[in-house]
Order: sequence, then C-alpha cells, then structure tokens
Amino acid sequence: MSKFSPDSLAARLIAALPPSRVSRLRLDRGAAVFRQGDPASAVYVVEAGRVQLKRISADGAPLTLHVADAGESFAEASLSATHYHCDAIAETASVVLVLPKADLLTLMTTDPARGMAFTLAFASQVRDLRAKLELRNVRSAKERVLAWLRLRADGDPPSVLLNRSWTLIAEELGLTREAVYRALAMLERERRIGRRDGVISLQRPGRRSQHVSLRMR
Amino acid sequence: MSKFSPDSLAARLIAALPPSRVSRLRLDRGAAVFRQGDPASAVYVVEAGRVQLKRISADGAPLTLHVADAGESFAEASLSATHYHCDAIAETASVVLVLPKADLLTLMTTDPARGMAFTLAFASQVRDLRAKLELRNVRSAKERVLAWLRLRADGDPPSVLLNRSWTLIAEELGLTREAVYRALAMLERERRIGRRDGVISLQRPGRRSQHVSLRMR
DNA sequence: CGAAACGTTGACCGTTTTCAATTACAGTGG
DNA sequence: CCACTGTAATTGAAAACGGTCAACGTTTCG
Repeated sequence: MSKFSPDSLAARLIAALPPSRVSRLRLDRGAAVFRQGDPASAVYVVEAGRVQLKRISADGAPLTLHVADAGESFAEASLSATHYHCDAIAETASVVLVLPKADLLTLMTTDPARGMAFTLAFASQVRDLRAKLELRNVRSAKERVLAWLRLRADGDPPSVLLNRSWTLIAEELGLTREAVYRALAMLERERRIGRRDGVISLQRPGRRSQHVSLRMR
Repeated sequence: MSKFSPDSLAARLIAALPPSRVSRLRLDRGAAVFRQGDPASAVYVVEAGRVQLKRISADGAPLTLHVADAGESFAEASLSATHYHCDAIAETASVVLVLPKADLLTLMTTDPARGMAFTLAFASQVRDLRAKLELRNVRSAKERVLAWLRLRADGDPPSVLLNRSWTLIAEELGLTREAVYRALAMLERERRIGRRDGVISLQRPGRRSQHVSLRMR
C-alpha cells in the first residue's frame, strides 16, 4: 500500500513501527525539520517534497551533505548520535514522517529478528549507494547514461521502465538534462538503445559493425 | 591495533568475530574472491590491495559496481542474499579477510546489543556515502576540492591533515590528479587555502575583496 | 641505485555546461 | 471548453572547463 518500493530502507523503517508511533510533519518551503545541535530524536522519511541536509563547515561556509527526495529516509545516523550534525531544511513544501529514535532502538533490542532486518536494509542501501557512486566515475555522459540503464535493465530483450522524468534522472546522474538528452539521442542514433514511450531497450552488442555511419573517402 | 579507522564499518565487522573465525585469503592479480552466482557465504574486508566488484549486465556488457580499497569491506549485502550478484576480482595482488556470513548472522540474533552496533555502523556508512555522492554534484573542480576539504576540516583555524596522496584523493573526488593540483594552486593563489607540508588550512571567508586580481580597464 | 609513484605545470582539444529558443502537454481556474 | 501557466523534452550555438598528453623534478622503496 505504501508508495515506496517495498524493500527500500525507508519502507522498512516505516514498516517496523506501528502507525500510531509515526507522526507526520508538514513543512513550508524553507522550514526546518531540525537544526544542527538539536538533540537527535528521530529518523525521518520524506513522504512528499524534498529535504536538504546542510551543515556549516568549520570555515563558516554552508555544505550540503545530502538531498532527500520523496520516498527516501534521512538522519538515520541520529540513531547513534546524541545531536544532529546538520540542518534539515525543506527545499519545497514537504511532508515528512517522524520515526522516533527511542522506538526504533527499543524495537531493535526487543526483537532481534527485526533488528536484523534493519541491518540488512542498511546493507542494501550501502550497496546501492556504492553503485551510484561508481557510476559517477564514468566520465563520458554517453557511457554514464548507458551504464545507468544497464544497472536497471532486465528481461529479454533487456529494457528499463522509466518511472521518473529525465530531468530528475539527470540529477541522479550528475549531468544536466541537456547532456542526457544529447546522450540519449546519440545512443539511439547508434542503435545502442531503443526508445518507445516510457521504455528504453538495450541492444545486445551482438555483431559489431552497423553503427559505423558514413565516413569520408 | 588494527590498521583500520576504529569506527569504520570494516573495523566493526572484524571486531565482532573472534579471530579464530576469520580467515585470510591471499589473491594474485586477477584472482576471484567469488563469482556471480556462487552461494553467498561471507562478507569480506580488504586488508591490502584492491578488489573490483563487477557484474555482467543484462545486455552482456561488464558493469563495475564498486572498487574496494584496503580498509574497506565489501559484499555486506551477501548477508541477505543467497547468491552473489557480481564477481569480486583482485585488481592487484591483495589480501582479503573472510567473515563467514553464518557467524555474523548468528551473532546478530544471539547478541542484540551487538546487532545494534552493526546497524549503527551501517547507518554511518550510509551517511558517509551520501556525503561522497553529494560531493560529486559539485561541478567545478575547484569548488569540489574545496568542499572535500570543508567536509574534513576542523579546529581553529580550520585545517585538514592529509593521510593519503593527492593522487588517491583525486580518485575519490572523481577528478584527475592534474585537475586537483590545478584546483589547489588556484585556491592557494586566491588565498582560500594554505598549504604547509601535509596540512591544508582553510581561510575564513572573512572580509571579501582581495582576491579580485587585475581586471581590464 | 634504479624504477615506480608522486607532485606540478603548460598546452591543446573535446565535451559539457550555459544560455536560448521551441514544442508538447497537464493541470487550473474562469 | 479554453486561454494560461509551469514543467518536460529537445535541439542549437558558444563558452568554459577538465581530460589527456607531455615534460620534469622529487620522493620512496625494494
């Protein structure tokens, strides 16, 4: 029933607590969920909108640590910290679920099986983040887009169902949307991908040649 | 006594098991720790060398998911998986610690407190990875280097003690070492940082002006 | 004592970012 | 039902920036 992918960290955190223990926070644009230095009291999940985690660095300049989109959790590390180390500010009007730290902690000691589920959810999150990070090591925009598609492709023929706008995907890729569109256009021209409404299909490298295009002389 | 920073995920995983349960694997360059499809039996920590995690994507092309350096753990998600979803190949001759999955799992159910420690360690890892990812959203090489320094600066005046070569840091930043050296040179020229042997000090933005340099007319 | 890795800087070239402009929709309030 | 507004999708042109190649001094280490 949740609008989150069921095996995401956020979904598992929510599922762990009875709904009665979870409260909802409505935030105007610019409002703070918490501030650097506040006592750490909860873990959060963005239900709608977008929340920025920022901190003032030692030299006085602001530093963005993370931007949590709808469906993502943030401030999980507050479980082990006494105080928040950054500000959490709504980038747009947002709705945030509040998962009290105390409830989560007692749950973990009370119910080891559940605690284990947590650990595993975090481990998956670590795996996913590492893959996203590795993706950024691909320098060429074209190859990076292709790698992103490969990461999510399955089926035969391998294909990806898009659930977000390319504009948003471009952000995840660390490219401008223009660069992404150009990369897609080139990949399509070279017959390395196919596009039909919201589905991208990957071409097996198969036999080489074909995408040689015209060449001089 | 370990050569790992004591609160890293890798260090905590190792500390959780009695040394007798941890074995050491010596790998030549190119040797595999495990292969895609093998039954998932352990979590690993790179003691020396470097291990690549790769998978063959649906369209048949190889895809790097992560590169684990010395001091880092990998394949934590094998805790919840029955089989590995990628190959783990030594990029150089390496030594890898093997932490049996079964031991870790029983430990977690046996000793809830320890299980909680795991979860917290994973949560920290998530926080760190998110910060690294966010760093990559800084487009300009100069600003990215500066942000990296801010992330690690503390003290007054804020400064960073380097423990690795800039060549390695450049990799983490997703830049070539040349780009990093140029960025450092510019930042120093603009008086935004100072360099003395292995220590970088950050200048408080203080009063503006000064770094205006000469301009035409 | 050499080889290999690190540190540094210059020049050039290719790619991406930026800036701009255009089309296509989806939702909205009258 | 229709202008009206905002976002998404595209593509072009120019500028900026980082990658690559090259060259060189320095340090490290077996």
